[in-house]
Amino acid sequence: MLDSADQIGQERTTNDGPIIPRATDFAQWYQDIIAAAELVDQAPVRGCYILRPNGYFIWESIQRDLDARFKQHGVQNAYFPLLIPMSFIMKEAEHVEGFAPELAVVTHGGGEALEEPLVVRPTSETVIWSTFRKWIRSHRDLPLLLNQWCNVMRWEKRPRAFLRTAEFLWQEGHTAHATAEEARQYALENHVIYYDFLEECLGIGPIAGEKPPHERFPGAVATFTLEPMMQDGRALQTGTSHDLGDTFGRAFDVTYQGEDGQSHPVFATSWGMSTRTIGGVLMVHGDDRGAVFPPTVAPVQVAIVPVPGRDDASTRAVETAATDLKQTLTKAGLRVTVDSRPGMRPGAKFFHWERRGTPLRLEIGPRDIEAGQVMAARRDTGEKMAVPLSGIATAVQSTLDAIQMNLRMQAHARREARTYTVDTRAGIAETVLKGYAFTRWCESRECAADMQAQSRGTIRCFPFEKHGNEFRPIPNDPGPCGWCGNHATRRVLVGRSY
RNA sequence: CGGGGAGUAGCUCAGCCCGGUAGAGCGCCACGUUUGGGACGUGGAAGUCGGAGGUUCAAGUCCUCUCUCCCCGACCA
Repeated sequence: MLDSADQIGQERTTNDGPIIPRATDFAQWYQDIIAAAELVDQAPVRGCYILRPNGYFIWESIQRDLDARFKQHGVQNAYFPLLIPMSFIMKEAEHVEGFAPELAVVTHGGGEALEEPLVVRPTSETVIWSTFRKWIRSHRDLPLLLNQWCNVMRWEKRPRAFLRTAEFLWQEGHTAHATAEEARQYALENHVIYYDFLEECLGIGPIAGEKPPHERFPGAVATFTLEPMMQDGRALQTGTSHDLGDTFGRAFDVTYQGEDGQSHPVFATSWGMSTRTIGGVLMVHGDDRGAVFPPTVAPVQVAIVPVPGRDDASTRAVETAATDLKQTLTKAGLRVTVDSRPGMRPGAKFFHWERRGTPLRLEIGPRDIEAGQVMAARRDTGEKMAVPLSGIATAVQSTLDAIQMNLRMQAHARREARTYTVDTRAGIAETVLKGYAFTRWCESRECAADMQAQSRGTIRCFPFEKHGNEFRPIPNDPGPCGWCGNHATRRVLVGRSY
């Protein structure tokens, strides 16, 4: 009898088409590895994607890890409705302007035209703050720290699997605070949570920083962003934390009574991380053989491939050994599957598990049983080595740890190697094609627009550096703007983005 | 939303210019031989040609509209 772990990734029909190398066509490669790993399928509606079991598992892994981190900071989960009255969205001017073009609107229900159209939430600040108005009375009600795991919809003009989809899954955190300072501090605190998560769980090595004003979330007074570098040198904004000031508190007339007996405005943060992050994992870790998943999120961490013997007896012995091995590793808390599909040669199975990014493959055949070992093949390095069966669980666990660490280090090294300090127009234009440009910027919006028009590079952020458990802006470095030559006080990160 | 490319079997595609019986490879199913890096033989199943309308004795092929996917850009996070 098969248990669920045995069925993961062993669909009866598979995609084993070719994978275009990254260097040949990065966009095509991205689609190829998504197909190879069977992460999504096409949906009948434009821009919407079906998350297949493998793709959804990655998301569940992300949820599990991230949710625990939020809860350690005292955040509680809640759930607000999918549909929001149109008038709510209209209450905050910048917010409307930012989201109006990408709203999906429900105009009919129960066979009749609705009196007021409902929007499918693009984000939930408005409905949440309309509710906070009822929940917040006293300074004793603050801070209020909520999060919800849900779907949102933004009518995207140019969809791409995971990176930009009309409907996507995410978490959105919403907090309310008594002072502007507290709200700012919480936004930064969450920025650190995201950063640590991307490093420790996904190993995708982001640059942390603050967005320039023209790149802020509609309605925010500050937006903090994480910008990991993909293997083609482009940036993927992943996980933003917003200091919303009292924008939404004012728009929804939320106040609290302080210890002084007076009425005070309420300050807000919001922060979100979405299924887009999965696209980041793929584009940071994948290689020309297929997807490569860090052990933390891989649907299957260890794939055991039995190699049949020359006769029935030895083949049965191999099967038994494979099952025992699986049991040992499962007991140690690992996600393990035995690929016992009949009529398929071992080589085809190796190929299969490689394409879908399984971190470690264990081969066990008659020769191994005789030697009391298995052959282990690492997905990240391709390295193949014999591992004794005694103490196998410990050895496998430490190999998985090594893979996790290696992926993280590789991503880090790649980003460092492709970040260039430049001080000229030509330097920016040139480096932005292969990675990040670290350059001075005058902080004029017109200059940024010109830079984008001429070089396709955008201001990703004012970078931070980490001191212990908090971020601080990097030191100022006054000089001429790398693009227009006007005075600049500090350096920014410039890159092409997804 | 502007520009370009494409939708034919599960996948990759040929057939369209020049209308006349729906094709190939891989995959899938059955049986057998195989099995340490994508196995082979024999037999078999499988497509209202993205959808709607039109022209025609006859449309995968010609015309019109439409939907979807991919790429480059604009917008956005």
